[in-house]
Amino acid sequence: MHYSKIFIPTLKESPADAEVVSHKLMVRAGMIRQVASGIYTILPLGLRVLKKVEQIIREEMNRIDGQETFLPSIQPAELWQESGRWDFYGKELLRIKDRHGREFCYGPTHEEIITDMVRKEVKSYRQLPLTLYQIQTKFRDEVRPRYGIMRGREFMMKDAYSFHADDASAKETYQDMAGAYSNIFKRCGLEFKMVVADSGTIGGNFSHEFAVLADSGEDHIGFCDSCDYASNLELAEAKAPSPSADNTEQDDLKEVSTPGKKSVKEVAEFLSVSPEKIVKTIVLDSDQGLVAGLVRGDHEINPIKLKNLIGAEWLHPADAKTIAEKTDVPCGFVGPVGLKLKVFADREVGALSNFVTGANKTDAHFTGVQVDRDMKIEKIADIRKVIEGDPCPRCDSGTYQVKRGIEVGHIFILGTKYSESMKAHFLDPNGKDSLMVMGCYGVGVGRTAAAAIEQNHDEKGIIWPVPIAPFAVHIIPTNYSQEAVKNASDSAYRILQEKNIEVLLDDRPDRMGVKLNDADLLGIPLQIIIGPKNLEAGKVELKVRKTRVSELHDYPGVLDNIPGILDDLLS
RNA sequence: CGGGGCGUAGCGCAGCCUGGCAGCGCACCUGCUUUGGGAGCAGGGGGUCGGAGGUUCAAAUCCUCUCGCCCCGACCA
Repeated sequence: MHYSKIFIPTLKESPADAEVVSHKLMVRAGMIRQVASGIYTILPLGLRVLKKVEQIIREEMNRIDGQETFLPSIQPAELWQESGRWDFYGKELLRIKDRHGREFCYGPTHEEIITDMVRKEVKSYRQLPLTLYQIQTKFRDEVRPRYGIMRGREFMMKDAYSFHADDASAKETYQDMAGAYSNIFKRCGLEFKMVVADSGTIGGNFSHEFAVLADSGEDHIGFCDSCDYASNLELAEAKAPSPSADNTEQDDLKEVSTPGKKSVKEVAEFLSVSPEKIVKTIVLDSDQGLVAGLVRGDHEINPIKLKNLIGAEWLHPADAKTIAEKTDVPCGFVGPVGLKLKVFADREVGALSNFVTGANKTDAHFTGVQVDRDMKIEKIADIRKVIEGDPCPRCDSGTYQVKRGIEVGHIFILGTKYSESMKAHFLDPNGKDSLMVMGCYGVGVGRTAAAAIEQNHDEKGIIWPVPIAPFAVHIIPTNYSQEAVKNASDSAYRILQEKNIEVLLDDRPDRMGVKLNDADLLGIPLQIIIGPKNLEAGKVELKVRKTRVSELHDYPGVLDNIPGILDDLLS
């Protein structure tokens, strides 16, 4: 491709509304333009990258017997009403009406559509398992789109759905998917973690996220520095405390005056005890009413773990007013002793004795509190947030690291959630009517490209990993109007194209500085700079974008080495 | 949805407080000179100042309403 023939409107300055580096660089490199909040036009250079990512995804999906389909983006309300999600999905679902007043939505995901098709066509265990996928535009009317195409409302997504006769088959495909996803992100040149995840509103019971580690990520990932355990921090397991060898005598329960001392820090200082010997009582509101959670003073409660523990639909910390109204206890002095709420304790609390809690009245705390003697606990479980440096729950030597991550992929086993509500049955070998077991698997295509930029850039611009670069080689003639330079550039261009290498030739009349800066901004992995002086000596300059190392090579001999050089850049 | 910020040329911004010719840099067009890291000179084009209403002799500027966009918190590929 000649630069003058491809539309790449680059910018010197970053747009004012861009916050993260991938957004800034994609706009500056002329890959995307915003149309409305969370809605973008993809320009030719951007599309080349997305197509590269898509192609990698296709190859990996096909390798595990996924079959590509294409489903409608506009979906009838009836199917969503049948699955129960028409009401449940909320405002994120963009609802529209056709000219007859019939209700539709713009698909945020396609379980309903695909399940509807499969239930009509698949009747026998002989037709299972079946894995179908598509690469298509989704629309989710997010409350707050941000970060360019990393979190748009309209976005390109690969979504796959699998149908199975039993759990074992579903798990097999799930493992295949996990492998395929690892290949996809590896091939895209990303550093990522496969992390244990919450299954969210889609439901189900078996779920991993693929998180690209980057400071701009919106998720916090906890992972072991020694083994391969990794989890979304929301779910990251704490290691069980070793059973207390603490046979010291139990002190008596004693009320002490703690005027105005509410926070753990204040109470610890006032009573001269360490925060580990104080137990925080957090009151949370949920669809099952108010509950209390106990964690050690130096820990934080994890509402998601508690929510899952009690099987609530929703749960969040109650505000001070609700606490005061419902428990008659002022915020800051709530304690489990005699509290008229269901109390759940973290395992670390279960291992304590002689600790401090609120006394359920203003300006007072208890000391010498014992779990078994002084309170009624519904359940002792892992309900705290892990923090960096905590011991790994899976291995003996490792400790937790915490980093931010961008969720680029997510795999679930859905179980029979949709086959049940939408009646997707089949006949098993015994002629018995059974529900299909389903899985679903998504990759954010644009988000993957954006994540690649987050991980691969410098102050000059993008540094594309070779497999998803819009072009592999960027030829930059110092002066394309000089005949010798033009001839050499044209012939290098032709020879590389014959080798099936994608080449961008900067044939613009602009000054060298403009072309070099644009080249660094666009981030094509290998630059070939062709100038008259070097050419007279039979040389051209090869510059690796990533390392910025530039070397003179024999021309045209070096052209034969380009495929090898590109291969080397892969590692 | 709650809290904060911003809408002035394609992009980045000043002007607004204290009302009085709509400006600067980049980009764009023409010409000449330049040509290895975002050139110089000269000339030129481009604006319903987000929109509506109000106050005023006069509104980008003050007031009211409204729309859009961005950022911070609960959701997600």
